[in-house]
Amino acid sequence: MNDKTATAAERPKRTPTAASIKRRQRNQEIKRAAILDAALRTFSHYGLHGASLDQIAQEADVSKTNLLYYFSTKEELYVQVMQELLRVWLLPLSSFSEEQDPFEALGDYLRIKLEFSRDNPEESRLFCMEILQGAPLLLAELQQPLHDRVQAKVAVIQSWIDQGKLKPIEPYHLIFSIWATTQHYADFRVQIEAVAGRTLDDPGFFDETLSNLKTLLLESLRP
Amino acid sequence: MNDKTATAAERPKRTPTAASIKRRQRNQEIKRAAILDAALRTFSHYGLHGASLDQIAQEADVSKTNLLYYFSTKEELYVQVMQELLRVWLLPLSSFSEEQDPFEALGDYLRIKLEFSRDNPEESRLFCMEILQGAPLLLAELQQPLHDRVQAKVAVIQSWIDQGKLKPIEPYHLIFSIWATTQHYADFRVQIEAVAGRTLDDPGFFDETLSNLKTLLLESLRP
DNA sequence: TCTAAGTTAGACCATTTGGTCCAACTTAAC
DNA sequence: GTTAAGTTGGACCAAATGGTCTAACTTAGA
Repeated sequence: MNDKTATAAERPKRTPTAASIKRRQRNQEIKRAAILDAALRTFSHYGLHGASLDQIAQEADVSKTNLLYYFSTKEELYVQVMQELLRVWLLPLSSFSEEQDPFEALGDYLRIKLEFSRDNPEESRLFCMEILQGAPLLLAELQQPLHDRVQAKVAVIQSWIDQGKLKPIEPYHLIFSIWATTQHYADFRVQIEAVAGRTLDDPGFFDETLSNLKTLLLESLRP
Repeated sequence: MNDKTATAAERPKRTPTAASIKRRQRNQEIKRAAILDAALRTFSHYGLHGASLDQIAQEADVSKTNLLYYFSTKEELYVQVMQELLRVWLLPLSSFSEEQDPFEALGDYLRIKLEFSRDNPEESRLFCMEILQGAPLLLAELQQPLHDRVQAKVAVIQSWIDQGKLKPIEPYHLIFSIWATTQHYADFRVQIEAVAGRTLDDPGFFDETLSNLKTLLLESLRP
């Protein structure tokens, strides 16, 4: 009747084996990860607008066309980078609980955050940049989970205060202060280096920083 | 002999009066200031690459050509914005001295920095962005004056410690912590708002923040 | 009034860049 | 081997954008 359907029906079908599907998916994942990694580095250094697809493609060692085969637009690539970032970002927030000793728990949290800043400066910078610009992409996804997790931490800190284990303070500001100080050492790295001549990569400076931050932020809370 | 020189010689000279020169300069200054202001707003929101000259020109209510009459390239405009920013930025660092009571002096400094963050969020954001990207433009000019001023503050804090007025601490980290926390409330405004629901523009939140930061950062230093 | 000097804007240009198209190549089912 | 499906890259396109050119307009000295 209709030779379009006829040719379509005649066309021999190919059914890939389960093994080949898996192999292909695995290869795709590896390549996507490489591109995402290159994109993170490039975006965190030059920002969304400052980084070009050519640059990212070159950094990932693929052609621009190939990059666009895996991520169809620049925006999409950026969003995926940010989503992965957000996932990693919220991890350290899952630590302390009410039963722990507050000074041990908060000290650990401070250390984890500072280690995180030292080990993931790119993530830290990109996160900072995004928030600076009003978090056009992150905010919607960030708001709810962040708010909830912080709320939980606030409750824990408040309970420590109620039990008299901690001097009364507004828990929000303690959390903000921990974030602000630890991230500062990553994000303002060049300024720190200009003033102090050292960075967190120097183990001595890392220890000194951690110890000073513990003194400054936590000692004042002893009842 | 040469009609080029002849016509040049014949050309009547105009010698502007002192008053007209002054008037013209004054008008230029006003216009340049308006453009710089628009540029600050735009750059701080979208970054160097994210902000277009069209956008800035529109924000300043002049044509792009006219903007380029006053600042011959985008880079030049950006550099001038950053230079003005740097000047304003270093102002609060000129306050405390050895004779003052350390808690009063540091408390004042904390307040001044927090007020500055509240009143100049654009400057704060742009400064943050520039440092994040490695301060390609600012670093050379920032390094020396910043290092010197911080050095002076470090000396003052150290002398307070030596006099037993302050618990021993590495002065650098105290200064970094004050910067980090106060700037955080401006730069991470959207995050603060997402979590706490309020910003520094709310006077109640401002006072609460200042009081909490004073407790956190300064109480631990009482000998 | 006449016109040099200063100012302004619209048209235009060249480059960058996000993204498309198509042809070639690789893989693996038949 | 044959060929459908998946992958890759070079050529190309269209929009955005930094910057120039030119002509007109304004100001103010002569």
